Parts: sequence; structure tokens; C-alpha cells
Amino acid sequence: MRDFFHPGELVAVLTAQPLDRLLDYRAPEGGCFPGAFVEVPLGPRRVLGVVWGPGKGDYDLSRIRGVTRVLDAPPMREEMQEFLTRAGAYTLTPMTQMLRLATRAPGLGDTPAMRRVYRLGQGAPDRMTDARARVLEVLRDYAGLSFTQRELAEQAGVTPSVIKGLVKQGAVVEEDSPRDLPFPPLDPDHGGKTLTPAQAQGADQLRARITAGGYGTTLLRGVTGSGKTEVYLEAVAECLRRGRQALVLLPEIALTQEFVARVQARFGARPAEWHSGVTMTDRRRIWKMVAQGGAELVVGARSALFLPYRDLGLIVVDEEHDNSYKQEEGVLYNARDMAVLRAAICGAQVVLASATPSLESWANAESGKYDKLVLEDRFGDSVLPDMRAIDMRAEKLPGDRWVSPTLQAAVRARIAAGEQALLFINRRGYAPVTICRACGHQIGCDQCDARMVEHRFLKRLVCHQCGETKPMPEACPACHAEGRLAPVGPGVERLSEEAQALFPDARVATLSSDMFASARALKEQIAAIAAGEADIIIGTQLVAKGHNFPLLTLVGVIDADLGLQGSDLRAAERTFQLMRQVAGRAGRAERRGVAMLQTFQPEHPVIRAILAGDEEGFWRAEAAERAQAGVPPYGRMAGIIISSPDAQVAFDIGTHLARADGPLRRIGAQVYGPAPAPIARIRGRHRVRLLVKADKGVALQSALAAWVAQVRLPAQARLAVDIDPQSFF
DNA sequence: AGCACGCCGACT
DNA sequence: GTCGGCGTGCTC
Repeated sequence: MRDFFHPGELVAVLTAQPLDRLLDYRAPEGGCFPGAFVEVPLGPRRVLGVVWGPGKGDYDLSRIRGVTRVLDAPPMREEMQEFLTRAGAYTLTPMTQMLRLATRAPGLGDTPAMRRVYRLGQGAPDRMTDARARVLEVLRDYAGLSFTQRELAEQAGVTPSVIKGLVKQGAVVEEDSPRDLPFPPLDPDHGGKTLTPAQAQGADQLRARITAGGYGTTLLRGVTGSGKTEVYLEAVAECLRRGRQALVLLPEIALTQEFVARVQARFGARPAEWHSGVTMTDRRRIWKMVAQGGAELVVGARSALFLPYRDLGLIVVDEEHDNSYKQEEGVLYNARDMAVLRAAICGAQVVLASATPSLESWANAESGKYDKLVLEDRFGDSVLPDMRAIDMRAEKLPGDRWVSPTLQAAVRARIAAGEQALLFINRRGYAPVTICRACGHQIGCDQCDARMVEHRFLKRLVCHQCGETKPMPEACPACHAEGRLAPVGPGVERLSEEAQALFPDARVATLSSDMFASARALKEQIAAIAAGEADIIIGTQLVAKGHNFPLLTLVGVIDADLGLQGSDLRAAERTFQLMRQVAGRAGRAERRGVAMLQTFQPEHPVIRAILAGDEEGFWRAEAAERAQAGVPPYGRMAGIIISSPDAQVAFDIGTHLARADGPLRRIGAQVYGPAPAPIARIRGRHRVRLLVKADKGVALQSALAAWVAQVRLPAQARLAVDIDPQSFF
């Protein structure tokens, strides 16, 4: 049993206000438990808070006010408090911001738990009117469903007064029903598929871990189509059988629909879905049901880690290598790492699933910190595609064309055979650069240090950094020459144009995230393509992620070198993963596929490793290089981003910090910078970046905290610490 | 985050 | 003389 605070006792309350400390209050009438969600007075306002523990008593006793009321919400569990504390300490995030992550549900407490619903009664109305008949008909047709007054009025096409009249006469009865209902139970034995021997063995291994109980992490590796999902769904089933909750994290909302359908087939009901597209009403229901145990399985985005699970037994991180697990704004955390932390605290199992794991997870599995589970077989008869390089130095191609003659011939052959070809380019829009042929000016964003990308589909120039758009000007903004602006370089839209010109009789479908108004429209397009309603698919990164096109047998990568440039240490890893995934789209069903990589450097070690299909070789080489350089996962890094509307101010703070590096020197860490951040200006704010590099195993966070505490920031300047940054330079 | 307090320029 | 600009500080 946790402590209890009697009325008037001092309690420490954590609020969602940006005051980076606990505030003392007096426990309310009736007392309260730690973890209670409360409303407290703060200055002239009343704010949401959580009773964190006993008060410190270090504040003028006469000025301490009382907790206004305890909210009617399940209290925060001790393990959530611990999770927030440790995650905040790791990411150097103020606790008040951490609390906001855990209270992303609307109307905590103050919404009535019941709602008034209407169903058919015994009595008959004195007079039957059209409107009354429609209401009764709706209630008869949908017997078993409950309607609120508004829903019923809308469905029957009447005003609420008609319903009131019927209620008065007993033809319709109103009753109170809980607003938030539990999710339908999932049946672990509903639709178990027959697994291949390799899958069955993998499922056994995961089941054993779950049965054993306690914390553990397993890296589940398997090429596309090897049945990773089937295998981890068996782990989910075992977790449900044991009465514990499960969470499956997906990197992209676009993947949830397909996944939910698989859950429904396997367990006979839909899971709770949690992501940015979920309505407020559903959020409240999910939040509450997760806390009460009325939601057994949650499928969602990274923020689902902060839901108040009653008894979480399994977290699956699907496509664990995906960059989007790293939150890059606000609280900077990596959902993959936080999943492991959360599981360690609540004694749950973690499954990290990927065809191409991050080097971090690969190294953890190698060192024995994680269990390893490798699915070797591909599902069905399909095999990995045949990988080939197209040496672009030997291809004859004009400067404004990107499909090499070799690739053209391959595409033509596939179309002739009634199969599909995918041309992959990881660049949205029509052309990445618009240049003036008269003066050489490149059109940039007014707010950022980025060039604007022409989107012909949207008929605008778009800044991919801040989202700012403007119409394509007639004349050059610099020299005012008219009609001299020209697109430079390829984007997915331009490639689509080229493909249509090269193959006039082919049906070309273009898949790019910004070309679809809704997830539904995108889903429909994907379904149409899968059904064979296209010959050539032109796509960005979007197509690399988990969609299955049975007729697809050729993947052409337009620019395999794209990710290799620059000095980013993760570039090789990212290119390797992306190329492997894209190539994995080819020949999933019974037809063997071919993947062709257009490259100007076929001898590059990453390209060679991709071609050879030598994953272990790639990881070993990459690991050795990282260890040599002392960078993650063999060393620790942190990024400091200082931003201000005034570039000089930001730079001065950076310089000052770099000089005052005493706290860092004491742990043997080095500081690099200040330098302009990778994106030096965003939304009018200038950004300066420092990098800190330290040995593995030092107390980096406390040194960083002491270090940055030395500067007092001027009014409009901001400083953010990014532990384990994704990009290094 | 809000909101008050407070110290300097252009208005009735 | 005062209205109001937003810089600085406080909230248990």
C-alpha cells in the first residue's frame, strides 16, 4: 500500500506548468494518495497536477495553499512516476514537460463518466407522426446500439424535441450508460495461422520469454516477408493469455490500418489505436480503458508509451531502426530506447523487429544484452531479389534525364511480361532546386536556410524545413529576368514525367506522401496498385515501408548514392537499410525479383555490401569504424542546439559554453563547435550547434546539466540538449 | 505558461 | 500629465 496523505499534510505536486520543481500544497479534505491527479491553485489560476510525494516543507508555510480537489481519474501508478523520472533524467527534460507527455488525454477528471442514451420503450405514442415514426424505426433497426440524443436526432432526421416528446410518453426511454466503454476482448486463440517451421520456432522462443516473466529484450530480425509480424503476434497472444496488456509501436500512421486488419484477423477484434489522428473522444476512452485494463492491446505511435497501462507485459517496436522513432521536437527522446526503459521498470518483454536493425540494436544483440532471433526463411516461395548495380559512369544519359538505358530496358521487359516495376527516388516534389539561368540565383526559403522545392502537383514552391510555400515566380527574385527559372535535379514528380514520356503506353502511378489529401486516399491508391492497376510505380521513401505489391518484380533505385554524401556518420547505415528495404519490395510472391541500383560509385563499401547481400559483413565493418571513432554505440554523444532570432546572440552563447567546459573536462568529454546547426535557420530562428563526445559509461547527463546551467539565456534564446542525436554533423 | 509589475516613448 | 510597449519575475 502506498502512503496516504491526511488532510492538511504537506504534499509535493508536479504541475504541467513550466516551473521546473515540485510545489508544496496541503492535502485536501479527505486526504489523497501519491499519484492522484489534482487541481491546484497557482497564482490566479487553477492547474492540473499530480501528487508526487510528501512535501519538502522548504517554502514559507503561511503561503502554502491547499489542493483544490482530487480529480476523478485513475491515479498515476508508481511505475509511471518512475518511468517519467528516469526518462526525464536520461533526456535532460524538465519533469513538467515529461508530465505533459503522460497527460495527453483531454478532460482528465472533469468530464462526466456517464452519458444519457436512448432506447426503445414499452409504451406507444398517443399520435404517430412521420418524425416519431422515423425515430422509432432507427431504434428498432439499430437495436443493441445506444444513441445519445444528438446522434439519434441526426440519424432520424428530427429535432431533439421529437425525442423528448416520445420519452414523455414512454415510447422511448432514456438511461445513463458509461461514456467510455471497454474495447471488445481479444481472443488469443481466434485465428492462429499455420506458421512455417522457422516462424513456429521463433514464436516458441518469444512465448518462452513471456512465460518466464520479467524484463527482457529480443531483437527479432528477418527479411521482408519472412513473417516477423506473425511471429510477434504470437508473443502478443501469449501476453494476452496471461492477462497482461501489450503495446505495438509502428513508425508511421499509414501502416496502422493494414496492421489493425491483421490484428482483427488474428484476435477477432480491433485493438485500441493511438496516434495523432485519433479524436479527442477516442483519446479519452483509450486513456481511461488502458488504465482500467479495458484495452488489452494498443497499436500506436511513440507517444503510446506514455499511456497509463495497468499491467503492461509486452512492447513490440516494429521497424525498430526507423528514424521516426526519434522525436525531434519538444521532448527529444528515442521511442525504441524508452520502450526498453519502460519495460525494464514494469517487468515486460520487448521485441525489436526489423529487417535491417539499427547498429545500436545489432551491437546490443551481439554483446548478449539483447536476445537474438533471426527468421531466415522468406514466407512462401519468394526469395530476396537479385541485386545489381548500374554503373552510371558508363551510361549515356542527358543531364536532365535519370532513367539509364539499362534500367529502361529492364522496365520495358517487365511491362511486356505483365509485371510491375518500381522506380524509387527519395526526393519529394518536382525538382529540389530552382535556378535562374540568367544570374545563377537559387530560390530559397525566406525563413530558413533551405532551398525551396518545386512541387508541380501543388503548383507551388515548398520549403521542406518549415513547410512555408509560395507560388512559382514568373521572374527571378534576384535579377528580375523573366522566363529564365529552370528546375535542377530530379524529384519524384519529375521522374514520373520522365517515365510517362519513356513508356507512353504504361500506366504510371506516383506515390508520394504530399500527393494525398488523406490516409484513406493513399490507402486506396496502394490497394489499386496491389491489384495490378499500374505498370510502373514511382515512389519515395513511402513505398519502402511495408506495403505488399504481389506483381512487383523490378525495383530501380534512381540514385543509390544520395544518402552517402555528407559527413553524417549514420549515412551509410541509413542508405544500407533503405536500399535493402526498397529492394525487398521486389518479388515477394512467387516471382523472383530484381533490384537495380544506379550508382556513380559501385565500389563504395556500402553499395558493395548491399549488392552482396552481406548484412553481417556490413554491420561488422560499420561497427569497427564507429568503435574506432568512439561514437555511438561505442561512445556517447549529445547535441546542444541554441536558437535565437539573432544569429550573433546564439553564436555568442555557443562560444561562451564551449569555453566554460570545466564540467565536461572532468568526465573526459570533448566539445566541438559552435557551428551553424544542420539547418541553420528555421522559422526565422538562427540555430547554432555544439557537439559533445564522451566515453561510454561516464555520467554524461549530470555533467551536461551542470555545464548548461552555467549560462543564463537572454529572453528569446532557447537551448535544447539532444542526447544520442540522430545526425552528428 | 500566464499574468502582474515596472520603467521608458508618443499621444489626448 | 497618461496610455501602453514588452523585458523581468513570480506562481506552493
